[in-house]
Amino acid sequence: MAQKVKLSTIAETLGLSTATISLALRDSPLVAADTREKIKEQARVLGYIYNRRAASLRTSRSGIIGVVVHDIMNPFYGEILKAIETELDRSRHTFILSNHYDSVDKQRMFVETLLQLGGDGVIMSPAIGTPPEDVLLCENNGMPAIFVARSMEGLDVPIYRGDDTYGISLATNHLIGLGHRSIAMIGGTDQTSTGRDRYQGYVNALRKAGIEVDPGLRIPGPRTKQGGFEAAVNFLSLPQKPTAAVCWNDLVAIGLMNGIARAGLVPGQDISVTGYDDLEEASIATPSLTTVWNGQAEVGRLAARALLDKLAGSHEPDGIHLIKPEMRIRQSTGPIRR
Amino acid sequence: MAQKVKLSTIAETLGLSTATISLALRDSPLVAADTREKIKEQARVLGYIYNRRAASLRTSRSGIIGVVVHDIMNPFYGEILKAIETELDRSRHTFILSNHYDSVDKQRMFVETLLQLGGDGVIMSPAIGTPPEDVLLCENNGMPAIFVARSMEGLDVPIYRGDDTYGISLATNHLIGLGHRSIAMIGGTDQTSTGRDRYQGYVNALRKAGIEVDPGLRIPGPRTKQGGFEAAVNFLSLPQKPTAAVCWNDLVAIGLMNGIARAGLVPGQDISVTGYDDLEEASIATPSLTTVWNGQAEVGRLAARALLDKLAGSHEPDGIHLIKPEMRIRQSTGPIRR
DNA sequence: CTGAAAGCGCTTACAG
DNA sequence: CTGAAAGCGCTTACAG
Repeated sequence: MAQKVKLSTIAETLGLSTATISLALRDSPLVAADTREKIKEQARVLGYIYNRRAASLRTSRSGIIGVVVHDIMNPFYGEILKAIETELDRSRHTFILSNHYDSVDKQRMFVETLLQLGGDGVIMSPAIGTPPEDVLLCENNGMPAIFVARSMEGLDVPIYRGDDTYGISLATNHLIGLGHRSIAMIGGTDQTSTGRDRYQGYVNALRKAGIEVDPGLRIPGPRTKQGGFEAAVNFLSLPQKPTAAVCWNDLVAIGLMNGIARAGLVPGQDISVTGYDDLEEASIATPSLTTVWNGQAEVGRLAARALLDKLAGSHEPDGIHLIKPEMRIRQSTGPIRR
Repeated sequence: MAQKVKLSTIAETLGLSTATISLALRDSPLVAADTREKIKEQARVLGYIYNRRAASLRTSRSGIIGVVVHDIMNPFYGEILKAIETELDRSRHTFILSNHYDSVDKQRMFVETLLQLGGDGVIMSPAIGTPPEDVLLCENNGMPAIFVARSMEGLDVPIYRGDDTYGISLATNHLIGLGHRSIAMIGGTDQTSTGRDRYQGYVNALRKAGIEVDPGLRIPGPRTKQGGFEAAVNFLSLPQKPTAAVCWNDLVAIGLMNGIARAGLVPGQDISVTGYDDLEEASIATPSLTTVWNGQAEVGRLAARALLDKLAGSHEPDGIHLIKPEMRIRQSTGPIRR
């Protein structure tokens, strides 16, 4: 490749100083309009590429924002990411993405890399077991963090997520309203705030309806289609013979419905199933999935907005911001059959 | 936050020079072992964060690799990305991800950002209509490119993808072998190399079996579940009454099966459906999907490997590297019903 | 409106 | 085995 074109190359060919070139390319009004145009044209002709590393070394602003979640292939996070991307694109920030797969080590490596690159901020859905120090590491090095989808105790970090306790109680109440009394809860774990909140919402709804809570009806497991699919066997062999299942999320629900269908039963008729999240896919599942809208796009958009505002110097309150979930009733739930 | 810790901070507190610190932290054998340990310990104590921008400004190596594909939320790309991530993690590279959604502009903006950050290389699945200049821009600035999943004419860029013509003929032959004669092709577009290759493979297989090719049996459309779902109506109202459908990919196939099921027909019995890709999801669909394994993980792994080798100075041949697809027969296809 | 000069935090010959 | 010094390519006071 040819000799690298830098500010000084443009400066020399035009008989100007690098200071003027630098200002002109960033549209400073200090530079005369025609000088500015001449400079921009020359930059184009020479194929100049702005060196952000050099600039950021000088300004200590990189324009880089990190995002780390459990798994970007999970459409729940995918929908959050898409909203973040849209928001960051608009403000010409670059975003660097990583999965942590709930490995605290992998998450820490990502955070360190981001600090080394001079990241301006980070949006994270913290891995299970994240030590507060790992988040403080960001804050103490001038890189503010925002949480999405998951909370962590004892930290003053703004967090954006759905109101899980309320949301899951919507689903449970819906099933109770259809006459179901033996309702299982499928998928998920107690190791995340989300997990505890969702289980609590389910328990609350049952208690309120005067239904005894049977721990045997809780089948924890992976939060994936595969997880739901595999849970079907356990679910169908439960001695309590539940007539309905509240699933951790849409993926588990769709997997469970597939498993139920394999066993020759018809989800939505023989067994009622609710999901959670209202993924794009929920409405085209067969049967279409009754679920709870969890506002992924809102979560992503608001979190990105909040971070950008913070970087721009605004001091809005930290703390938790809950998106209020809404019921979406479709074909996967129906009245109990006697 | 406290005063920033840099090499010179460590140097001063230890009474050494920054050169020695720099060497020690990178495990240079030039530094005495005990000095090195002392330095590393001090770096830890002070909470030193390596400034990659400064280093990369000096060395002109950033450790950053860009990856840009149509849509990371599409599990087909997701599976490729996961393999790339695994490979890059191993060599301690940072990867920056972006969707282009087949917008040439968005793709170019990403490439420019990557160049500004001093990216070492880029792995791309080029957007429809990508001008060769946009790829040459990378190469001419010392940032080699590797293609995955899609080819582009007239460029000497290494490309890794499945053999689409062969793969789709496997699926078509499978259906012909089951007695089907009226076989539709659902989803996709002729605007990508993949699209043209797949249609060709379908046409080839039909011709070879002496079946006349009916252009009316080709229903192009989005390569998504939603696309397949919506295509079901058109498919079922085709005057030719096809008994089978070769789908562009697994997503289209699953969507189509959902649509067929909604219409009261049983996919795999009334209508045979094949997918393409063999996503993780294919085997848990209901019915489980007969499809063609397309080696996403291989594509990602090999492409990342090739790029890393190239960066390490090896000069392996450019050109196309085809992964050979394999048939996966499951429950969504069956003998024709008379 | 434009220029000369310092400095961001590293690494790398080179010297000792 | 360790140090002094230059330089990577920008931006930013400051001067004129």
